[in-house]
Amino acid sequence: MSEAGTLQEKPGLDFIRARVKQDVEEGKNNGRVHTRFPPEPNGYLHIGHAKSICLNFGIGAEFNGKCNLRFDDTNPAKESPEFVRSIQEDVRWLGFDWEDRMFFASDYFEKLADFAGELIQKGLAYVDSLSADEIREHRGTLTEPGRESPFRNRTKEENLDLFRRMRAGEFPDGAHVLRAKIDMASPNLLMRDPTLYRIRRIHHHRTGDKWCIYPMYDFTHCLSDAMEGITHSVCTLEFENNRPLYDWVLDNVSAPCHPQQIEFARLNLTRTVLSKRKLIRLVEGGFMSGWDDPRMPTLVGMRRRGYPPRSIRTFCERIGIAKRDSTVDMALLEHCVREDLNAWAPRIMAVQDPIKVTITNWPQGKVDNLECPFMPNDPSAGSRIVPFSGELFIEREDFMEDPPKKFFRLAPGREVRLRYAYFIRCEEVVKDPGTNEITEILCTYDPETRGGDAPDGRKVKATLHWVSAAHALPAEVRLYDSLLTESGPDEPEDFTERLNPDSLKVLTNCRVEPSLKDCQPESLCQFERLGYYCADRMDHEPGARLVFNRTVSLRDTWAKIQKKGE
RNA sequence: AGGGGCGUCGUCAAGCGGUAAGACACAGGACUUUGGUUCCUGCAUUCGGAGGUUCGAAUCCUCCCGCCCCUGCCA
Repeated sequence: MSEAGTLQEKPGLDFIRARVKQDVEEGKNNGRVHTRFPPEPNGYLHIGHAKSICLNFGIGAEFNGKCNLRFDDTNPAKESPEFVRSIQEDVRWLGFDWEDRMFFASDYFEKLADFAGELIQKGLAYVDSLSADEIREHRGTLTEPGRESPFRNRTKEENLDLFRRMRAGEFPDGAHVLRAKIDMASPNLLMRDPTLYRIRRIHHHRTGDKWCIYPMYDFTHCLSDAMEGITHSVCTLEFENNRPLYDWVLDNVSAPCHPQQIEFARLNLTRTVLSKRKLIRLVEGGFMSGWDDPRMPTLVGMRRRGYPPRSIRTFCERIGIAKRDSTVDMALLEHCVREDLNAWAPRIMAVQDPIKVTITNWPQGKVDNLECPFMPNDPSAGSRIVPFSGELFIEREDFMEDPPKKFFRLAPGREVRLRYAYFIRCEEVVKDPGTNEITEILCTYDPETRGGDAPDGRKVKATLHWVSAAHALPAEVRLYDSLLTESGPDEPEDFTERLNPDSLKVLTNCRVEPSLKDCQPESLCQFERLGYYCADRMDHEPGARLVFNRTVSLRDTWAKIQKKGE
């Protein structure tokens, strides 16, 4: 991606980039641009984080700057090394590189404590010995001012001593907190003497038991930014109320610099959930198989589903950056996935719901090895051999005994093309006498149509995919649909009531062409006429057990026509 | 209710006083050995509402309405 020069030419630079560009032009920070992506390691990254990652790393790259990865690990009760590991893996998978700039807020604990000391020294912070409940009572309400704590006017010396002893572990959890001395009457509740430090005897995943006091977000984040030389601290809208506090801390301490916080609207997507709380509920409640369940909007989930990282980046570019609350249509994400896959995913044939077709005039025992291109529109992509024989499987829904007007696939007496193979004509239908279910379709083929064209120029209205019964490989296919059903006017208070009962369908009787025998986990291809599929990362075993996840279906005009007919 | 934000097509989103970009979705049509892809065409006389300023307003002013965020020793 190249530089601001390119950016100037495209209209509609988002408001954050416009601001960064202006800062660079005005020589602010000597033209330096430095951003950061600051996740708390308390969960897996999801597509909403991807928006932030693309924004922060994107700005870094576009303005010839840098972007750090920083773990905001100030609350050991919720954080763990598993999340630290997964976050790194996901950011890399998405396609971004923090080079040697991976940091942890916990690395700054010592310096942070020094800054706290500075605030106390200046009379701008004090140790409060009120209980949590009492502090809440003193805070006031949205319309009434708060009341000052009786401990608010302790001397510097006393505060310094108390804070030292808090750190030394002389007090039980919750006995005291360190608070900023700002304004208990501020209309912004965050400015009513916010808590800076609390006592918590919890083992920290990186600092172990070294600390029993932990700094709060508002104190930690701005100073971490400043210590890393961040120029633009980009975060989501709900932190807008925190900005005055962000600035207050940096203004009242000898911070190395003063980054600019800028807020943008977080991503919402239709038919899924993006809040960490709800995602945890899905996993811990057993609604999903894990954080990487292909139905999850997590990056590991999308990876397992088969979404190419580039398509996620494209999506993040297309949705734009703004300040208004918005909910992006899932169809746009799926469009980006299809657009990416369409360009390169090799085409192969697989039958999800097989029904047997016997070619009655096919020479006994003959096998015709047909050469089929991986990309019909691009011969340079190569080809593979697909065996054709007298016993085949086609898709059950590609045959109708009594077809409606607009159905132009196989039906009694009708001729269709089998892709890259022959024209076949349905002569007879065999049914189970008990259930009356169709068990087999008897067809004849035209030997003159090998490859799929009739020398006499006659046309067929449909081309079907197929596999040879004797050569095809059994496979499991997992079909996914949206996590939630479409939202209606009456939203349930519990979102799990809106979970889509059809979000997963497992098909165990599928057949795929033999060329897929040794395909590797995570490899992607298009099953012609069906969709894009990804060999499952976890369960697929090359040569042994074939398991495919449907990444996204193809656009299905026929389904639309059917729906209209209903 | 106090404070902080936001309201442009069904959904995102440009626009920054000169007469409503683009994308997705949707609807037609062409092409097609994937009812796929591709390609055409259509899709906001109007910018939450009402006034006002101006030759001219989505853009400026006033008032009103709606939605989101804030009363964790979470981030």
